[in-house]
This record gives sequence, structure tokens and C-alpha cells, in this order.
Amino acid sequence: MSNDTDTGLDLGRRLRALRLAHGLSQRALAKQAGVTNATISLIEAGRMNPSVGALKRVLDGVPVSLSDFFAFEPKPERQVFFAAEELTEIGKGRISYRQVGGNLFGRRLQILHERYAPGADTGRAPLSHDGEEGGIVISGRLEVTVGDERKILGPGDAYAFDSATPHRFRAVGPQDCIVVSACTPPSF
Amino acid sequence: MSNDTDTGLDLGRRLRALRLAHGLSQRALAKQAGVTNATISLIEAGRMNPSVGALKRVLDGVPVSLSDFFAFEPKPERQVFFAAEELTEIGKGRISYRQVGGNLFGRRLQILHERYAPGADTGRAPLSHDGEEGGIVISGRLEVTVGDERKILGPGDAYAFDSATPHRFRAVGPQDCIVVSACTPPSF
DNA sequence: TTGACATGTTCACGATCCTTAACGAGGCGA
DNA sequence: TCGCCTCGTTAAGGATCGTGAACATGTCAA
Repeated sequence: MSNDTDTGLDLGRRLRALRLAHGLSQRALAKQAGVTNATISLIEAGRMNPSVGALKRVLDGVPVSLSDFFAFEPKPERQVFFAAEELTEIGKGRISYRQVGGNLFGRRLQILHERYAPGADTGRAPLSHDGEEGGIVISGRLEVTVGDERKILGPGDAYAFDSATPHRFRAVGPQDCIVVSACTPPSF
Repeated sequence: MSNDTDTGLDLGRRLRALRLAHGLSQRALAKQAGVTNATISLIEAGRMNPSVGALKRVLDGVPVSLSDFFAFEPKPERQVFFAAEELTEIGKGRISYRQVGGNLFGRRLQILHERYAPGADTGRAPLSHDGEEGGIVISGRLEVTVGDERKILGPGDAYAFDSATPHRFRAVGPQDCIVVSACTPPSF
């Protein structure tokens, strides 16, 4: 750990995931929190060990309590993004189901067909509810943020993650975005 | 708040309560935590706003998680020590009741320093409320009637019974009788 | 392309943390 | 009483935080 200020807390990861899940830029969060964007950047980069007061101000800008912030346990790494050709075909009949991540999921799945207007945005997502979810982009372009990972997916690309991880979806580009998604347990 | 580093978090009170609850001195906690006793002292005094890493090290020495630490809601400040002249008089006539603590709202225990003039008598007590009470005679002689039992107590003697039982106190002998009593819940 | 804007990063510097090393108060046995 | 220990507090100074101001990159519209 050459340059890092390692507290063994994943402060940076935690904060970045939290911020992105709420659709905030570093400067936006900094403004709400009353600190500077440099502070956010350095904390997220793990290059500084903030004071409790500073961290509280930052979290008040989200807002999230210190207790909840530290209660959030970042999940162990797992494959999140799958290229189009990585999907496994499990289609039956005349419909082709191409499953994300092989047999990672259990059986209590609800599958949705979603359509995003250009620029549509899920905004913030609940920080922690049990379950898993995933989806496949059919057409258009979808920006997916999961934890501190962000990627723009195109037709055929897919995502899959644990619902406890903060996440966010946003359609980018000029056309509608169509996604087939699934989650468990079913969430009307 | 002249000199204080006030984060609105009661960091100092939290930490002190936690440390004392674990029977640790500042130096003992500091040693286990790998920080210096000065750090503990300054944090508890509210004269410094520790870094998250430092606070984590301190809490690891307890040990308590950051989440639990911040979830812990410190009780509203309440007076703990009372000088003799600070006890609030709630008696009248020939019996003096001097209560520990002025406002018992939200408390479960009422403690009284009682002084009976010679021959003073409580009469028959209301027998409705639940709870327990008891006391120790400090000086003089006290005739205690509980239910159908009656006894005269001298210095060092004590009593304890269920408040629902009819009871009565009467000072006997030539001198004042002093009793320290307690009951739960408070009876006003 | 160009400009305008937003994003995240980096750097110099004043403010603050955290340590080292003291101090005063209080308890206990000789 | 003395000596010795432990307690919590305080002062001085090097290390680090957090800021203000740049920088580099990417996106979008014209």
C-alpha cells in the first residue's frame, strides 16, 4: 500500500458507490455537503483519511447516517458485466432466453421488459433490500452504475448484481432503450 | 461553544460512556487501540475532531464497530451527583421527603431522604399502584406496617415490599427518625 | 472542427490532528 | 509523612487534513 491511507474500511469505495447511486457528481455532493470537490475526490481515491466531522458533513449531503454508512458491507467481487457473447442460451420453444451468468441465479425470478425514453433515469435506488437483479439491453444505450463500477451497455450487453449494492440506470443516446431485466424476489 | 470542535455528534460523550462501560482507563484503551492517551482525552473532551481511521483504531480497541458506535444513541444528559442541599423537598408537615433528582420524568427509580419528627405518621398509604419500594433506617426508630405485619426498625434495619400492599410508617421514640427509601416506579 | 460546459484529478498552503512529554490530583502502602 | 503508582489533562511540534485553484479529459451543440 504505497501511497494509500488504508484504514481497512473501504471508505472510498463506500462513498463512491453511495454517491453514484444517488446520481450525484463529486461537485454536486460537495456543494450539498459544504465541502470541496477535492475532498470528495481524495476520499474516494483513498488518498486521505477524513475526519469524522468532515465525513458526517459529506454524508449529511446524501443524506445517509454514519451508522448506515458503516453498516453497509461492500459485497465481495463477482463478475458484473458480461459481453453479448458471454450469455448462455437457455431458450425454449420459439422464444430465445439467453441467460446472464450461467446458472448464478436461483429460481424465484421475475422478468421485466423495460423501455427507457432518451435520458430517462432511475435516479437513486434504495440502498439495501435483499435479492438479486439483472437485465439485458435490447436496443438503445444504457448507462449502468453498480457500486463504484459504471459502464455504458449496448444491445446484447447485460448486467447482474446483488440488489443490496447501490445501483442506477440511465438511458443515454438519442433513441429509446429497451431492456429485459429480472429480479428476485419479485418486486411488483 | 467557545473552544469546542462541535460536530453535533456527541463523539466525546459517546466514547467516554463506551469506555467506562467497559471498565477501561484512557491509557488502557489507548494502549489496546494503538493510539496515545492524549488522543482519547482530547476526543472525549470534544477538543478534537478525530479522523475516521483514528476513531476506528480506538473502537477496535474496545471493540465496537463504527456502525454500532454511531447507532448508539447517547442518553440525554442527566445529573448524576447531587449535593445534600440539592435534594428537592417534596414533603410537608412533620415529615420531610427530600428527593434525589428534581424531575423524574422518564425515570424508573425514585430515591428519598426522609426525616420524621417524633410521632410523625404517614397515615394509611394509597394502595393502588404497582411497583416495589424499600428503605434503610439511618437513625431513630421507625414503626413500619406492611399488610398485617408490623415491626419497629432501628438504625441499620431495612424494609422492602410490594407497593400494592397497604403500608404505613410512624416514627416512634423521642428523636427524629431518618430513613433512606427507594421505590419504582416513582410515586408522586 | 470549435467553444462551452461538466467530470474527476492534482498541487501548494493554512488549519487541524495526533504524538511526545510533561503536569497536577488522588489513592494506597510503608 | 513519604514514595510510588495511576488517573485525566495540557503544551509544543511534526504529520496530515481540507481548501482554493489549477489541470486533463470527455461530452454535447453549433
